[in-house]
This record gives sequence, structure tokens and C-alpha cells, in this order.
Amino acid sequence: MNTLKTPIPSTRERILTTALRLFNEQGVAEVSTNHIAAACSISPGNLYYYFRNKQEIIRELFQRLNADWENSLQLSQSHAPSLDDLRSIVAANYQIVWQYRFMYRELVVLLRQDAELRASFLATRQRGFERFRELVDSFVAAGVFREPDDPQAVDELLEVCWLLNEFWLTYLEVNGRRIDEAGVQQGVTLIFRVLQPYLSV
Amino acid sequence: MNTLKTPIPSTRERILTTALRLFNEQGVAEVSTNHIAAACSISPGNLYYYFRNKQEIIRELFQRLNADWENSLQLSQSHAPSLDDLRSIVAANYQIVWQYRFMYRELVVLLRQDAELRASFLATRQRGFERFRELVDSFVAAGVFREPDDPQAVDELLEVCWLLNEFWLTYLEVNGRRIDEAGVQQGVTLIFRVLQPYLSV
DNA sequence: GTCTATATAATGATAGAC
DNA sequence: GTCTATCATTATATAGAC
Repeated sequence: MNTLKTPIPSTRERILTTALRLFNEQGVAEVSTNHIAAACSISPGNLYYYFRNKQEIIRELFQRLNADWENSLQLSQSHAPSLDDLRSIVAANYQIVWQYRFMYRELVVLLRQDAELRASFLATRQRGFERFRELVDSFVAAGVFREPDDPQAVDELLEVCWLLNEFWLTYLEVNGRRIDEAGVQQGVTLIFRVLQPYLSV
Repeated sequence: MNTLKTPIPSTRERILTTALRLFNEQGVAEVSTNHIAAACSISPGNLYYYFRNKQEIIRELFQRLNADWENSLQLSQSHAPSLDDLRSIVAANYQIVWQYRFMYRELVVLLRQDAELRASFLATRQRGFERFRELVDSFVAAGVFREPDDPQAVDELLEVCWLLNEFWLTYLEVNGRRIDEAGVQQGVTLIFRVLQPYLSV
């Protein structure tokens, strides 16, 4: 019955979820393969049966991040988006960023170490950004978003919002703030604060 | 004559500037005390004559960051600040962040490892933020900045600008953009883009 | 102050038994 | 699949000669 309701995670799966948790809690450099194995209650050798090295674990976690993004992008393809849709899309983005927060904390170093990982991450991220742009464009078309005089303005506002999405939770962590639903909501509020002067509501 | 024009830096000084450069280039975990010593063309043992360990080097670099901030705060105490003053203050902030960019890239992990370092960094940063707030308040008083209806708005806008100041250059690095004067200027532009709807100019 | 030599520990990783 | 045993490598750090 356990098999049906809560399937026992495979060893491989436990390694990945444990690694993600430890990386999020302590940072990549602070967590060795030995630590991960110990936290999984398996031997160090066993870990290497599933992954050739630590980098491969990181790479797989990045692939899951990418998959979650792709998934989230699918879901947000509603055709007559409202500001509430924007609100929930932004909140969903924050959730993903939080789930894989160690990556966003250490992006520069992690991407520099692995060209392949860098390429796939940036590609997915680019798609997300463009989806976000389409969303705002549709608001402009619908008159919800008043187009600014300066044609560069929309691009710049988009970039600010995207940066907030990626770094707001890190910023909260730096401040020593416990991250909870309220923290995420505050991040949503900030993005709407930036856009607010252009919203005709 | 060399002594007068460009004094030969002490070994201690060379260790610090070399460590800063390597950390900025490669990240903290990637650079060992051996690497630093080699880049200074001194023996590993000699490095330990000046610093008890790697953490002490990092801590000293943080102290220099703090000193640069304090210094910058002094300079920005002009009494009838204009928007151009704001512009140059923001640009100066970006310069400091860039000079010590490894810290801003890895803030969460670095601060967690050292409570003392964390306390002093957050204290200085808090002062900088409050100085920034005073600046904006003075603009409100002078009528340059139109106070928004929502009383929370100013706080939120300030927080967005501060976050931009701390993370914009990291964001550029993630994008693989070479950081130059233009990149910094773009960061200044973004902050003014956020504030622009409230400026009566 | 600076070096060489070395101690100690941790890490990433592999081989082979079960 | 999982473990034990083991290794090569690297990193931090110290002792003592010069």
C-alpha cells in the first residue's frame, strides 16, 4: 500500500533531493559528496554508483530547474491574461527560484564551471523572459498597461522585474529574513510597485 | 624614486590585492591559500606569516569594503543634493560593488560562515541604506520627488533601488556581459527608470 | 620575513567483495 | 545495488632553518 500512496523514493532520487536540500541550506562548496551520502544514510561508494561526480548531481538539478520552468511556462499560456494572472505567474516564478535557491545565490560561479549547463540554463531563462515580455505586450495591447513615452522604458521595466524575480529572495536571505509566504508576497508587491505607474487600474 | 611615485606594496598588501583579484575572477571556493601565494610569488608558509587563515583574508577584505562605503557616505553629504548628485552617488555605489563583486555574488554563504563579519557588513549596509533614504526624503521636501499616494510606496521604491544597486552587476555577469562603464551606466538608468514616474522634471 | 619541509585532514573517486 | 577499503590529490596549517 505504501507503494501506491507514497512510493518509496529510489536511492538515486533520494541523493538528488538530499543534495538539493543541503545545497540550499549550506551552499555548494560546503557540501561534499560524503556529506550527501551520509545524509542519505548510504555509503560514499554507493553515491558514485549513481553519479560520476558532484558536478553531475549539480547538472541534473539544473535540468530539473529547467524542467520546472518549462512546465511553468506551459501553464501560463492563458489567452486573455489579467493582472491577477500576472500576479500568480510572478508568484509561481518566485516559488521555483526559492526551490532551487542555491543556484540563484551562486549563479556566476556555477555557470562559469560548466559551459553546457550554462548554455541550457540561459536558453530556458531567455524563453521565460520572452514569455514575460509577451505577457506585458498583451497588457499594452489590451490597454491595461499604458505604454510609456520613452520606447526603451518597457524593456527596462521588464529587466528590473526579471531581476527582482531572480534576486529578491537572495536579498531577503542576506537580510536574515526568514523566507515564508509573506516574503514571496512582498516580492510580488515590489514588482507591481515598479509597474504601478503604468497600470490603468 | 620608485619609492616616492609608486611605493612598492608590502607583501601583506600584495596578498590582499591578489586575493581580491582572484576571488573576483574565480570565486572564493575555487581559490586556495596556495593559489594566492603562488600568484604573489611567495611561499605558502609566508602567507601564513601575515594571515592566520583564509577566512582572515576574507574578513579583512570585507573591512575594506566597509571602509570604502563609509568613505563614500562621507563624500555624499552635500547639503542641497540635486538629481545629478543622486546619479553620481548611485554610480559610485556601483563602483564599490564591482570592486568587491565576489562578496555580492556569494553574500549569503559568506555571511553565514562568519557572524562577526556579518554583523559589521549589515551595519554599514544599513547606514548606507538610511543615507539613501535621507537623500530621497530631501527630494520629497524639495518637491523634486512627488510623494506617492500610497505611504508604503517610497519604502518599496527605495528597496527596489537598493537591490538593483547590489545585484545589477551580478545580473550582468550571469548574462555573460562584459562589465564596463556602459554596464554601470545602464544600472544607473534602471534606477532612474524606477523613480522616473515620481520625478517632477 | 621568507623559505622548505612536513603534518593533518578532507575530498573526490575507484576497486572489488557481498 | 550496496558496502568496505583504499588511494591520489588537494587544502589548511605549523615548525624550524636561513
